[in-house]
Amino acid sequence: MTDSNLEFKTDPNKKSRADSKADSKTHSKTDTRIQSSKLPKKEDFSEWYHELLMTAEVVDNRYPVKGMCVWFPFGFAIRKNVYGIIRELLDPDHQETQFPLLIPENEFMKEAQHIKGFEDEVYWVTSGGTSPLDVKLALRPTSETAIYPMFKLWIRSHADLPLRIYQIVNTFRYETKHTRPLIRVREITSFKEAHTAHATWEDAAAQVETAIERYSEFYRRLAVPFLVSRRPAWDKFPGADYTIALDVVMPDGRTLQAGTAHHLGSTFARTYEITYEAENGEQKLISQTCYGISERCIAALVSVHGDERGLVLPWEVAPTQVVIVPILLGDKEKVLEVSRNLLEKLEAACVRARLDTSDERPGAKFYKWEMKGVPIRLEVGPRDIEKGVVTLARRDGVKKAVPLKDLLTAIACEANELQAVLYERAKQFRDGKIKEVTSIDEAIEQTEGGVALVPWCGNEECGHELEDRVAANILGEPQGQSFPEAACAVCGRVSTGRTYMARQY
RNA sequence: GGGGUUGUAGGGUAGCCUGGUCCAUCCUACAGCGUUCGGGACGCUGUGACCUGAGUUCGAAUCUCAGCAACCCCA
Repeated sequence: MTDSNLEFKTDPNKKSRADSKADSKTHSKTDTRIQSSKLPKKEDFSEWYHELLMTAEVVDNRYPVKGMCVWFPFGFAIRKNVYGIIRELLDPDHQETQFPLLIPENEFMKEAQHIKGFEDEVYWVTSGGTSPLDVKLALRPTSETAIYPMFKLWIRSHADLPLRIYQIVNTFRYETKHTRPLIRVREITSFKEAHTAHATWEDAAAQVETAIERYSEFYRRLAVPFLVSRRPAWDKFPGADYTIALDVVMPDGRTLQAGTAHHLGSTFARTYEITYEAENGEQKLISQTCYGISERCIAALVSVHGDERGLVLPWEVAPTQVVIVPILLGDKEKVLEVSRNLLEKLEAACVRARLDTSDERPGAKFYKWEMKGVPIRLEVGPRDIEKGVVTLARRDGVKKAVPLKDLLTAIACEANELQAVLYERAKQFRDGKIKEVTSIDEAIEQTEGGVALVPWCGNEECGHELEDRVAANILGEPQGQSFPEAACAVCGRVSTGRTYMARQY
């Protein structure tokens, strides 16, 4: 749509049909390229991202309140499938629950560190109808202060521990910075927050590890590679002992925090007086963790895999996994019959399939379903039927003829391969965006379009200086890796410490 | 936090500088009918817009102010 000029220039309307046909044969490659570039180049990430969300019908940002979007039904179907994976990963040892949206001011204001982190971002409900409220009510920016007073009531003895719950809810933050659909929003519509209570600090630490493992598995299933790092002290969750975060490298090299896990120690337990009776009869404070993922995971999914033709969705989360496009030539009834049988067969095998019998030309349908990220397209035409095959086209461009009788196996196989290709491609991109540097100047250059791995002694003053001079954020110490000794980019002190630095969303 | 740009049919735009020519241009989308269908078909007929409010003016899409919203850049 943005390229209407281009399209206009190459518009075949003005030619006779015979001419345009001949023309399309001769210049088919060029034409396809020009006509298909509906979206801006992915290099213009911001523009591409916004248009993709609209054109592919993920979210509609025309809702007239700043920072609040509407999920299109199609986008919501993606969300449903993605969150289905989270539920599947948490359900074995977590219980899903739901707490109220409103938090009374007195509960919200109890934990000083926590308030400090959120007070500027809280929406307040101050009246009910025309009467002012005696106790103001906060719209949860996150639910610690709603949940923990209840934990106090629920947890009595060591037998109640560990307690692991989660909820998927909306939360509100009055963001003052520039809002972006799915990335920086004032209503987080899909905040999956888990809260756990444990007998000891060590148990809670182990739970943080587990959480990171689950999140890693989650992103692996979305074929989205990430970085894991331990946030610096000044950037941890307000009230936490420490924070481990997952960051996804976006196409422009900036990073998106796409998951966090916090060790809360006994900070909240102390504030909310959450104790349990130990086996020896002693009353002890619990240790807690919380960890969250929001719709930013959809932003990451869409951004990492998408291309100029639209979404590219992994098999598992695609609302439509297979689309059948009938090529209505010759014996149309026969083509339709074969297509319908195919659809039944796929549905019987629990594939989310659909048959596109709309009145568009096949080419138009191809583009449409590519925009929607459908992993596999099947073309059924007279030529295929004659040979007893269907033409299978994968969203990454692979196209082949598959015998009808082997179809289900072939589809399963192609779906797996697509997953592997997406992951590998994304991993290579991510790795290409990370570079080890030794100096501040190098870090400045690297963070212009990527992630820098910088030697850092770990000292907080050096950290702030790094952030100031590089004009990028410290993501923190990479987890699960060790490094040789190197001189801190600021003070020159030798240590094995490293930190990722990047410009963050 | 600071700076900038912008708001015209569902989407993208022309018109704005220099007020009247505009019951607003073009592309796309959408609806109906017909012909079509192996990578964005065509014909005909239709549908649909000046962000909100105040102001200046004989007259505002156009100028001024405020609000709301969107986008970009910097910290």
